[in-house]
Amino acid sequence: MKEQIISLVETALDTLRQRGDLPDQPRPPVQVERTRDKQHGDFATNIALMLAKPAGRKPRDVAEALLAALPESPLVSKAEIAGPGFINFFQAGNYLQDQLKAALADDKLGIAPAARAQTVVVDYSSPNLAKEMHVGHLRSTIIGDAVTRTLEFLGHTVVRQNHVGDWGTQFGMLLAYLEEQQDQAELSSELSDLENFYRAAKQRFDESPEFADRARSLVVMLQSGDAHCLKLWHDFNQVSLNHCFEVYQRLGVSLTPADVRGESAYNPELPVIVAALEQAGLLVESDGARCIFLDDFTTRDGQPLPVIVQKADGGYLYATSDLAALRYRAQTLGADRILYFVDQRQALHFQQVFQVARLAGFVPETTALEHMGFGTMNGPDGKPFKTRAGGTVKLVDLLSEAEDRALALVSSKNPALDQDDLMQIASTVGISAVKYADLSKHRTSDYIFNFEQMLSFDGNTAPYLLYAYTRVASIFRKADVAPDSLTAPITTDDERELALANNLLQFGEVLQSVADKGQPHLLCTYLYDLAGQFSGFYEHCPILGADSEALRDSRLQLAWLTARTLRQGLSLLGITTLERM
RNA sequence: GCGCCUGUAGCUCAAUUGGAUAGAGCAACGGCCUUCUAAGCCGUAGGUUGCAGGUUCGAGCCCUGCCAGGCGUACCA
Repeated sequence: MKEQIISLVETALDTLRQRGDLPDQPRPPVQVERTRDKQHGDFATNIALMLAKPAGRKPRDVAEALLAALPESPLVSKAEIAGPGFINFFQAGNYLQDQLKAALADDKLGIAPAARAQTVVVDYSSPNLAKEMHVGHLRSTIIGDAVTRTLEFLGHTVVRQNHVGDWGTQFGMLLAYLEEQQDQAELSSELSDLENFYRAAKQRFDESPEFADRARSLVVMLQSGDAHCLKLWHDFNQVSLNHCFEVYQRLGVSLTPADVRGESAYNPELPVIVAALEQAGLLVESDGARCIFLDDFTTRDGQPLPVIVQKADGGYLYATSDLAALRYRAQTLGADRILYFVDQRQALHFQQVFQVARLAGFVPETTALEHMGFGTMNGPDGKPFKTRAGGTVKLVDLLSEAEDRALALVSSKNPALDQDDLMQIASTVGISAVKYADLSKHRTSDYIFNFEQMLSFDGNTAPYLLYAYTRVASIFRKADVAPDSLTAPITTDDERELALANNLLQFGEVLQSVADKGQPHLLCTYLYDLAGQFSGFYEHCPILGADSEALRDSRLQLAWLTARTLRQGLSLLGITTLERM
């Protein structure tokens, strides 16, 4: 619809330019937006305002000329000038019906696949395997997953990349401790809590010089490919990865073991990367380290800031493996876009690495590199989220608490549920509340984590949306009709029906924005709005008790499309709906 | 020091990226359940968008300068 109106306006502009009513330049892109206020029609353009000055005419004059030159279209019932020179478009009523019917008849709700399907590499989650997943990994994992699902729904090819931290000096300490534990039974129980395992290893490292020496030599052996060492390392990582996948499963995150490509995968490439940088003439040696100096970056002393790719002792750094990953993703995976869902605090690192990758020719100009940074999750006091003792909060503990709280809530609201249903509903409500609370915030800003707020049934929360869905489900159970059998025309005589219908058709535009900007909160806002409009409709427009069968069937279709849109939208956020709660 | 980000109702968050009268929820106050789940709906009140200038038809958004906070800034990731 938007596109059609843009092309109508373009046609009118061409006519005016040919007649000499408008100068040939400038030619700003025609913007057509949905109006906020329906008094202003359904769509509006500000093009007359933009062209008034260069044309040396009053905005309303330009708008008038444009309106006169506007071709007729069956999609537009009326177009008029308003305010300082906006042109407002009212869409034809039958167009609305047609679109609703098309959405109902289509598995993908009438949303066409992207005109140019891209290969998009998405780097997200990427926890450090040395420790257990903690709350700091939540945002990357679920925001990345939501954007990934949205991109796939729009027809893009997505390659998930879980760039886990499976390498580094800390592994020497862990392997030394692993080696020490002869008793396998004891070992497996210790490994079941990686956090404790890490702490115990660290303690041994600090208190025993022999242990520390062994740890350091294991790092060297590991790097040189010693078989015994590699086995220990591999075993440890498997255990740690299993922890991750338990978390992913609980969270409903779509990552699989096949998506894991950790830092270590790039080890063989690191010397090659450095050699390529050398060849490109980018490398400079400084204090024994091999670096690239970029303009625009300085240290705190005002000195040029290097990107270090090889330490004075010969070791490589994360910039090096990120460069290797960039090259792999651009050249081997053939990415059109590479997205990084990584903490905002690493913005400088990505600016540097992206620039180096371009300069070195690892990534062509045609491949977009986007750091989708996010803010930190804070506790109710506004400071970084910690346990009462001040330690990091394990992700599993956070999820368990959410489920416990949800269980108490659901069982108090609906005591009639049997035990199995209760547990399952509480789990869905708890997990989705945590995810939705995060996803509904603007990605780049910090936010305050609050159990009570996210589990409330009021406001922009998962429980509110889930409840809206169950209301529709309940109607269809009661009505006992197959949604697909409904063929009555859809009428929108009530303003609430009209508002709901209009909103339903904006789903595709919203998904497009989510995919472009990597901002799932846009989808959350949309779904909340939709659920709110449905609730108003539900309260004031009787469905099963409608005055006529035709009206009942019309409203059932609106309800059904609402339910499917909610279900699809939530599913793209990685949240499953409930039939009752 | 330099760079990046943030500052919106008492609180938690939005604002179609420069558009029309800055919107929701909580908290406060007032209405609506013999009728599809009231876990809901409808309404009232609440604002000099940190401060001061500037750009233009139009600024919460862009520019400049202040104020306050957060983060980053040479061999950790």
